[in-house]
Amino acid sequence: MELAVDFFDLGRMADSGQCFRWEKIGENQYRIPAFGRLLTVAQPKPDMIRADCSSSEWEQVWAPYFDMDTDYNVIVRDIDPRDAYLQAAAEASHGMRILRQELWEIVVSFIISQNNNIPRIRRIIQRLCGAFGGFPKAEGIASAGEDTLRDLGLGYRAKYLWEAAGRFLRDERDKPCGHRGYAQERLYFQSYNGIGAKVADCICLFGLGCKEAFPIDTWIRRIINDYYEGRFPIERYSSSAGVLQQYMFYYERTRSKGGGGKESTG
DNA sequence: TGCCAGGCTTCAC
DNA sequence: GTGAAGCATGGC
Repeated sequence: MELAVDFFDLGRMADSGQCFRWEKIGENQYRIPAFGRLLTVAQPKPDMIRADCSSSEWEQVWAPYFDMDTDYNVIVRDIDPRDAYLQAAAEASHGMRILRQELWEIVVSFIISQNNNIPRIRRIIQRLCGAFGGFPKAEGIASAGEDTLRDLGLGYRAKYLWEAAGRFLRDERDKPCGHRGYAQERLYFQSYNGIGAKVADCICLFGLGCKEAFPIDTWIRRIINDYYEGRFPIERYSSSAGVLQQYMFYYERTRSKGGGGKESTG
């Protein structure tokens, strides 16, 4: 099917560091696994995409995945006009949406992400998927054991992920996530061994759709020090701070690479 | 070849 | 509460 889109840029979302399993299969063309499905999607023009799914599947699965209900133009319009850095970051990130991915996949991905780089995060997740025949469920990781994970190259994170799987299984059966509000969800995930403030914020932002979550990693910390005198005005952007954080992260990374993004090939 | 990576835990103070 | 060391591994 063909679809008219606004504020939608596949290439930028692929390189945004929020998803690690998109596979680039051509110019502006990707295979996207999510929720046990696989979408092949191309964007031949900025305002049009072509996807190999029915319109009802798009409405039920992929429109929510791409967060199509959120008007990102409004978020960008509300940026402080005097904040030149943020304006530039938003312009460079035009079309990037916060994907609403499966919670468990985000928990796994961002436990792996700690003190790690994006290409290696991708490779580790790829190996996990290979070993488990698709993205591993919590049950699979829990029963596989810590040593299996270490053999797949997780290093010291193997223990964290294995423990998280068991904990997540029990807790989701008992009191599932997504109903407690940002502050409580963040505290909950921080209580996992191996999940701190930053990863908990990524889980809230990318896995639970809490756009007020504002993950501070090494890049964001550097940006805040260099451009905001050590303090970003997060309160000004309460409900969309996470989106802007993503724009700063993307902008700074692409700038430091000299504009040549070459990480998009899965 | 070191430095660094979408950090966290632990321990000292 | 803040700060520094140690952690596994490999990308660049």
